[in-house]
Amino acid sequence: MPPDLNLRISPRTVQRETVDKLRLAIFSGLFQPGSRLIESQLCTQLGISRPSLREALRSLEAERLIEIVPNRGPSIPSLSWEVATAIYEVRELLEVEAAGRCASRISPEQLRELEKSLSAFEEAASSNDSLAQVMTAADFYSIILANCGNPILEEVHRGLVARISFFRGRSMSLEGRAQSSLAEMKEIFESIAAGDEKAARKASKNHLLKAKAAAKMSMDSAI
Amino acid sequence: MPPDLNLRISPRTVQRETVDKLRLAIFSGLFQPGSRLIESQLCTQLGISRPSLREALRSLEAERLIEIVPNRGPSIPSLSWEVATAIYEVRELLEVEAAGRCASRISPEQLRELEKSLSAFEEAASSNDSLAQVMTAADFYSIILANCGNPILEEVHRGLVARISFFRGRSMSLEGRAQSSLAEMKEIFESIAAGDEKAARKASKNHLLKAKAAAKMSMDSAI
DNA sequence: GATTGCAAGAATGTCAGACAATCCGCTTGA
DNA sequence: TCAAGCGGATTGTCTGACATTCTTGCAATC
Repeated sequence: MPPDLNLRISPRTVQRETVDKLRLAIFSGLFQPGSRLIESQLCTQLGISRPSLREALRSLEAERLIEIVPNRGPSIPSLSWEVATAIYEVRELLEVEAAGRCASRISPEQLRELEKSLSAFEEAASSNDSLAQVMTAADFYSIILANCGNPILEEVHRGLVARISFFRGRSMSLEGRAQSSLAEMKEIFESIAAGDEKAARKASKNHLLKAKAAAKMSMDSAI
Repeated sequence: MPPDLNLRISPRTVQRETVDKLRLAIFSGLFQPGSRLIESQLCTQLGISRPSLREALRSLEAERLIEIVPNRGPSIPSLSWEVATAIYEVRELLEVEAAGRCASRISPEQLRELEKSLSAFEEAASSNDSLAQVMTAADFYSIILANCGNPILEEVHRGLVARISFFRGRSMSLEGRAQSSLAEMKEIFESIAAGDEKAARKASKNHLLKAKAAAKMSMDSAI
């Protein structure tokens, strides 16, 4: 019996929430890559009708979180290493730029937020909860991206990170990855706090490089 | 792994075409920014049912080509200059990178294609058909992006360019813009043809800068 | 025994129609 | 003049239906 994803009994279910529910389900790895999503099943699980579900699926398809092939229906795409690499490269391009800009423009109050999120990650890193690690790390990045002064940069970045969220739990689970990730993130934070744009870029680039390597390692071992 | 022999020409997949039709209509400026799209009207115009139309609209919403506000329905977003600037900045980031990579990896045959598209733009530039100018220029970029070795870079770039397609006709119409654009593109081409990565980046950056300035000018005069 | 062919079942693509909820503009009343 | 309220227009969502297209299991064949 499939799990019931309809967590609310509220009278009116807004379609937007449905998309979010599905997205979250995908993020948390509830579906295996390559597995198909059966519309009728999802309908009963989410408690919505097929037309509404299909609208939600089209949104997710446009975000590249699912694939829909004609007459076969939606499925979770299995990310090849080539595509994952390409995503990491573009992500690097964006994130390095964002870190650099952030260093020279972040407000003291947002800086405190950034520090707070770093602490949250530190706590998660010392646990074994890789989902918490991924979530808190995502918070950290999103604060940086939100303060880079370019909303499009933020938006595109979020879209890309979403597509590789599947690995991120895995690679975080690698022996010692969370701890070294923490060290790299601390360096990013210090650079931003010091307002050192160049150092922030460098630290960010270094972090991405390591994260990519960890992702590759976890992917290889998963085969 | 054997090659995919599933060559069948799709007999009837009309749904996909619907999105494309709508997208094209938006690109060609058929709808004014800020104007609302009435579902029932679009249904009859496109000859499809409301559920199918709404699926298509969700796709376009995810691509940010339309906005859908709850209980008000879809409309063409009016691009603020802030957002347009942000898009140009990210586009610069991506396009400069792509031009650089392209310079060191494009094949002779693709280089010929690039030259051909440059000629096509040259012809369009000497006419007054700004739509043709925009289309041929888009071809030029897309060849560069397609040969940068990173499909994600290409994908993201396409998405961003789509969102500012509305200006591009306007800014191309500025006195002399098409001609100076041609000169800048020639320089990009020459750098790529010479395999000079650094020059390609520089030329690309210069081109984007000018394009952005032209866009701003056309936007200011539009008010 | 392995492969092919076929038929039943499952799932998708699409539509029509319906109805409540919501928004917008206009009239009406204070 | 301005506010309240009313009616039409539009969206959000559902049910149910049906043709088309996969998928799968079984039987027939080599």
